[in-house]
Amino acid sequence: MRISKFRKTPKVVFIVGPTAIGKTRLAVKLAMKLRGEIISCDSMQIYKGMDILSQTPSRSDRRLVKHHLVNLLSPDKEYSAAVFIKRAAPIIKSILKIGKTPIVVGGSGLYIKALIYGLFPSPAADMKFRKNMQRFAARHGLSRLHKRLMEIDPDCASRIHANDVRRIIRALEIFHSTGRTMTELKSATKGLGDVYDIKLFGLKAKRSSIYSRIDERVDKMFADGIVKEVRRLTRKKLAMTSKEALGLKEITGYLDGEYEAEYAKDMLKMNTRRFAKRQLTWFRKNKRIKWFDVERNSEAKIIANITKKVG
RNA sequence: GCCGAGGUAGCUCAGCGGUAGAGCGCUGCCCUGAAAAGGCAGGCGUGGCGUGUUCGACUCACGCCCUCGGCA
Repeated sequence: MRISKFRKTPKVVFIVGPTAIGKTRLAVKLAMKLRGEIISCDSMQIYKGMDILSQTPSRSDRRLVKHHLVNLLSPDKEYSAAVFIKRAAPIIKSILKIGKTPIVVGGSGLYIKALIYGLFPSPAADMKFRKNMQRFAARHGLSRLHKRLMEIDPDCASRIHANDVRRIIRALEIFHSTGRTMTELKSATKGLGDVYDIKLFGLKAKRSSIYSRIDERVDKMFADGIVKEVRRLTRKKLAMTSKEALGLKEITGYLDGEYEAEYAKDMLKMNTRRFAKRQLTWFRKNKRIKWFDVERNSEAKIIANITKKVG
């Protein structure tokens, strides 16, 4: 940071916030003002053919501003926080190189954290190992796996709840493929925050407003043909990641005749509200975020404010 | 109008003469390669209203109101 006094440390702008708050719209306008390019920090917008489901930025928005990590992966391919930062880091570097401003836009707390603070070097996901472990847990009980982790890496095991299947298995997986424990690997991790000047901005609103925005959005998704999109997507095998997109389970149940469309819609609204709630929990604790209430400030005002702080 | 069933948490409903529980919802939290995922915690209540019996009523009795079903 010493050099920042003499040479400007490159700035990377982040726009975060819960789903349906208006990040996409604001980001495009901000990018035009700042001469920026957008990097989507989103586990679903990366996929092709999920425009309605993942609320992918529109073609016209993408024509106005260059968007990265949007609409380029086939839904049968896995994606993850680690893959995201591997792809995002060089993109950010190249945007800065041509003198433009990288604007990272997204609502995933983990992806953002991973990008700014880094992930410790760890092996890629081993789906076969996970499935084996899941089978083992189903047969002999999850506590056996937790106990095994306790023997290998007590420090890590004590931090993971005994019912948290995914984290227990991931910790075992790391040991399985590297012979080293998660605790060992957790040392010195580097992220973007060590290299660039990170500017974090958040969009917020009253909880009730966020929820009604979600309701409206879901209604619109149905009007726009989400059912058709899901029918098309589920004809082929989906990756574990893309399979988790909100709306897929809900609409598949309707398509299978388990319930009415109206019920699927209500479930999607509910699950999206819960998602927003979890996002808020995640962001709330990040004290570096500068928040803007979208109901108390006009979009123009927020953009002007951000521009001033970044400029 | 008569007969029957029932009014308990936001919803669906248990239970009991000693002032209440479950599931879902909701709220809070955790989070390092599935994160739009996964996990943890918390009961949030004028027991339809009133009168009576009782040391004590959500629980028993009576009256009223309301809902649902059947008969008219």
